[in-house]
Amino acid sequence: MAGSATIQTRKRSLDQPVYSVAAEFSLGSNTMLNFGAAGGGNRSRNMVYSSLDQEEFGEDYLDEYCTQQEKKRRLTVDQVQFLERSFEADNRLEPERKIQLAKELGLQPRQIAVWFQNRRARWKTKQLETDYGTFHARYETLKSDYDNLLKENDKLKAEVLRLKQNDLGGDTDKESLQLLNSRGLPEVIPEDEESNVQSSAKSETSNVGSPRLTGGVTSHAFGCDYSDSSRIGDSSRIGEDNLQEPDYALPLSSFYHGFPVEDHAFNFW
DNA sequence: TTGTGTTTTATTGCCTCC
DNA sequence: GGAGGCAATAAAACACAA
Repeated sequence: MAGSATIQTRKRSLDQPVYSVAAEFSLGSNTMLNFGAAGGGNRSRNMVYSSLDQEEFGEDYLDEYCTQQEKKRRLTVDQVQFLERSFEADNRLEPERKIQLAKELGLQPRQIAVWFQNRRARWKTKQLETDYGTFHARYETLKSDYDNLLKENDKLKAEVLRLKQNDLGGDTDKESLQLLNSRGLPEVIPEDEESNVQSSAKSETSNVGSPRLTGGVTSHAFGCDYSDSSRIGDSSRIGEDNLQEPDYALPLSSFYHGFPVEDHAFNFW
C-alpha cells in the first residue's frame, strides 16, 4: 500500500492515501488503559488504526486491513467519558497533553485532536443556543416593558388632552394635574403657572400650548431603568458614542432607551 | 425490516500565528 | 512554511417510528 509507512500529515494532497499511520508515535502499552475496541472491528479505509494494531499484527495485516475495512469505529463509552473529563478541565489541547491522552486511551493523537475539534464545535453550537435563549428572554421582557410604557403614555396623553379641553382655571383641573404629578411622572405644569418659567425654556419645546414636561424624559420616572445597557450583555452593548439626549421636541412615545423610536415594532432579531 | 433523522468521526480547505 | 484552529462537509453509526 502506497504511503502506509509514512507519517500522515494533516495537509495531504488529494492524491495521497487517506490512511493515517500508526507510526505517528510509539505507543507504550504499559501506560494504556484497557478501553477495548468499539464497533466490532469493522473500520473504514479512512479510519485511523491504533498503534496497538500495528504492534500486534504488523504491516501485512495493516495493508489488508486498510484495503478491506470500510467502516468507522466509534469510541467506547469509557473513552468518551475520559475525553469529556479532559475537555472540561481544558478545552484546548496542547501537544503534550494530546500525546498523553492518546497513550492513555490507546488512540492516535490525531484522533484526540479531531475529537477535541468536534467537541469544541458542539460546545460552540450549544453556547449559541443558550445565548439565543437568554437574549430572547431579555428581549421579550424589554418588549413587554416597552408596550406597557406605550400604553401608559397613551393614557397620559388622553388625560392631558381631556384636561386641556376642560376649563383649565378650575380647582378640579389643578387637582388632576397634581394627581398626575404625584404618580412619579415628569412634572406637568399648568399653563397658568408656566408663564413664571424662564422664557428661554420656551424655545426648547415645540409643544406650544401643551403642559410642559420638566426634568427631561427618562424611563426612571416610570420605575424602570433602561440606562444600563449592560443588562443586554457585552456582545450587544450599545455604543456609548450613540447615546444622546432625547429630542424633547418629539412626542414621548418616540423615545426608548434614549433613542428616537422610528417604529414601534422591534427588529431585534 | 426499513426508511429517515440525528449524532459521531473524520477529511478538506482556508486562515492565522509564529 | 509548518502547525493548529475553524467551518463546511462526507459518511458511518445509531436511534426510532411505522
